[in-house]
Amino acid sequence: MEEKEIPKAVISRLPKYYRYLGILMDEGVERVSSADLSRHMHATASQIRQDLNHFGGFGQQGYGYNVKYLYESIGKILGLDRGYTMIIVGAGRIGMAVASYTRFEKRGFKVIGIFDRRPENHRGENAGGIEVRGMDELPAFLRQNKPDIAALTMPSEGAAMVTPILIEGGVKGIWNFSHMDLEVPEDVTIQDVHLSESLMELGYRMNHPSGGQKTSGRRQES
Amino acid sequence: MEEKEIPKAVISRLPKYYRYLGILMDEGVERVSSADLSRHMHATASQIRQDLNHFGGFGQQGYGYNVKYLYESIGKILGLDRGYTMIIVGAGRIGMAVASYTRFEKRGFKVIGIFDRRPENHRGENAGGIEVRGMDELPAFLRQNKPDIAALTMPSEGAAMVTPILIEGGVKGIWNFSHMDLEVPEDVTIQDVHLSESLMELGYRMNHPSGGQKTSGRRQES
DNA sequence: TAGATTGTTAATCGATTAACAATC
DNA sequence: TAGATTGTTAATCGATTAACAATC
Repeated sequence: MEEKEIPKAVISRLPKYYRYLGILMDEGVERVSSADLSRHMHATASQIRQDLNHFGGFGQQGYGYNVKYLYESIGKILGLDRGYTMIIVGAGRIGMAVASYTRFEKRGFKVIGIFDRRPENHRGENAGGIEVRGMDELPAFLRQNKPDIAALTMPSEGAAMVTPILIEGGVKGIWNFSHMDLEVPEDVTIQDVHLSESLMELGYRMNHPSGGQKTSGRRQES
Repeated sequence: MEEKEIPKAVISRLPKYYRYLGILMDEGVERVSSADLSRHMHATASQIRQDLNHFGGFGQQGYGYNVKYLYESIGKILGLDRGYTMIIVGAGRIGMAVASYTRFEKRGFKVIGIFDRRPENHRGENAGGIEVRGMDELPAFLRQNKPDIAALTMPSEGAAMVTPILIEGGVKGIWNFSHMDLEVPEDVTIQDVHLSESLMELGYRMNHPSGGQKTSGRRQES
């Protein structure tokens, strides 16, 4: 299904398409044109057609796109049908937030373990029904359960220390909430979530209004 | 201080420069060249010089950049010296994580209020020492305290309902953790943090290794 | 068939990299 | 001064938009 090489910009838009198509499906909408989509997402119809065509023709001339088919196709492209397993390393507030966020599971990301330096602080806490384990159990857990992904929700220093253990244990994707830029081998994928950088960017943009905002209030109808 | 029109791509890199320069400062490093910076950030020296020059010349030929001066200059460009006030709407796990994240305050973002539909569930919780208030108190609080920013950490439906209240109350920036794309007037800035989209992107990238990863393991020394 | 809308090529725009003269 | 490294212009690359023929 994968063609040559998909531009980064396209990939980062796929989840947004997926989310919006999910909403349309829930509303019972059966077909949608690139022009319809462009109205509700912040993109031109041309860009949407261009984007989707990187993966082959999902649409039909004169008709548009079948919502359900497109939704499922994008889901497959994103690999949501693969059933990833994920652990969370760091049971602080962000870690617990990720853990209890059940929607991830619906999207094919299943949390199978949570680890913390001080598991005794979390006895009896309900994080999606999963018990918080001690960090010392991590290596054995990795060997036995081979999780695909680790969400790193610890302070920077801890994150840098844990990373080699995760890699040694075969983790192939790291969802990094720490402030550290992790250095990993080629076959490990890092996805950074730098919240304070996001907030600083907001601060900047508030003071420097530009013609076209990332998410603007404009919207033409029909 | 602001020149013509700074490219979006540059803006989104500023917080990263800022963070890295902060580390260098803590290490006591006094000067740094664009080549040094390029080695540790994932960018070419040329890009770094190009980026910084949008704001005027911070460097000196034959010497490089003064770390402290550059750090402070970028801080000013980002407006971190303005002392933003922020409220948090939604005292779920993510909301409380944001609330208790004291580093924001050091960066000039001060949390002055937390609101939740059910404040009674949060009696006695310590979120950076701020009490969780009921949603009914929000309009009056906005009038009195005029916060600059609201972090929206509620489920989508709630977020869409609260947004008009925030705008009516004079909030100029919304840090949006909900899954909704909010529609706001031109003078209000939205910064989205879509965690599940980030996770889906990770899933995709794990299965489609590309030559140049966003954060790769490569790094040449000197 | 006529109308609608895609798929796809070409044109434009923006961002990154390369190169080098200016200058500390 | 000689060496280093910026500031800045030019060249390349990539992403977006426009246009339209193909086709349902």
